[in-house]
Amino acid sequence: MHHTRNASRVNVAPSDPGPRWLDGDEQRAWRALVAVLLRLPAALERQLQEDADLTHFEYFVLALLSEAEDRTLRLSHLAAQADASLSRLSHVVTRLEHRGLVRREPCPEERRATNAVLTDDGLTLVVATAPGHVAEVRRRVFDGLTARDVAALDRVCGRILAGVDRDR
Amino acid sequence: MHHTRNASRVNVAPSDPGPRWLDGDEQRAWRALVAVLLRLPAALERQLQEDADLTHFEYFVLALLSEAEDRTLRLSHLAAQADASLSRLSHVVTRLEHRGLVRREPCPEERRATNAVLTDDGLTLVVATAPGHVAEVRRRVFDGLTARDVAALDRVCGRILAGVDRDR
DNA sequence: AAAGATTGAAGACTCAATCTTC
DNA sequence: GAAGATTGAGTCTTCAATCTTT
Repeated sequence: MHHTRNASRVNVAPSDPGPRWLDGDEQRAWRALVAVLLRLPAALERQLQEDADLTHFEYFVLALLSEAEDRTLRLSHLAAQADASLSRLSHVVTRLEHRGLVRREPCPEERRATNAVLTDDGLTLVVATAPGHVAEVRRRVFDGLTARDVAALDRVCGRILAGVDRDR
Repeated sequence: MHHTRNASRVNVAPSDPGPRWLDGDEQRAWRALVAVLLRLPAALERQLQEDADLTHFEYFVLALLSEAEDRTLRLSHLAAQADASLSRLSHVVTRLEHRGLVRREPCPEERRATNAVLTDDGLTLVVATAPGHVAEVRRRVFDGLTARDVAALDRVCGRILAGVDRDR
């Protein structure tokens, strides 16, 4: 039917069956949200990749470790905090280990568990990388937002997360 | 799955050097946004994967084609609308082609260009998949939002996109 | 059996190189 | 040379299988 050039259209126009699934305002908002989902991560990724040769996820893992007690966390805890599978985390830690940014240690009190420890080099890298990353976040996201926008963003994200978590 | 603490903390606490880069409200909002960035795509991905064995991106490509004139678009246009590299798109179209959902055709008026055409099977799949996908979007995102929230989401996403686009 | 973790293979994306047409 | 597109190599993520400890 119509050939809107909306990158994020959800309804299928050709045989749009009966009732609209999302109303006009919702469709607009959804398109915008999809675009953010698509492009903001890519922008952050780019900066970290160039500045520190790190994935956003790798940076995130290092940052979590840098804030942990003794710069140490069990892999399973790290995975939970980073919203990742244990498998993914294990692969990532292996990479970071090969770069000397993280070290594995058997966990003293649970012999099944493994701790990831941020090395001095790892800490140095995070400390060196954080300002640029935060500046990027500020430039890309918060510089364009009013205090009211920030409050709205927080509220709306909270509600979306509630929806994502529902029955899982 | 309760995410106890700041899964999305940005500042590096241990040696947080001097001035805060983001104020408290911004940090809260940022954490929430990162969580959405991490988990909403995963949720949508899951549903599409189970229902139609499609990536969200593949679904997106099929949906764009279904809305295009003659269910046909040049790969470069498709790439632009989907915010993807031509390379990525080419790979995806190859996969979809192997599944019989899309067909490649040389573009009549530009002999450099290639058109992607949605096949009947492809259209059938999109039409069959769309309702479930939209329902998922509704359940995960919009059911928890008021009309005011939707307006705020649209506004804030627009401003973030402006930031993402700046100097690129 | 469940929890913590690791590994290898398969799938998807990026990047660079390449080819053709403009 | 630039635009449109394709391809292969390398990288990251997922999935299933496996192993050890509880």
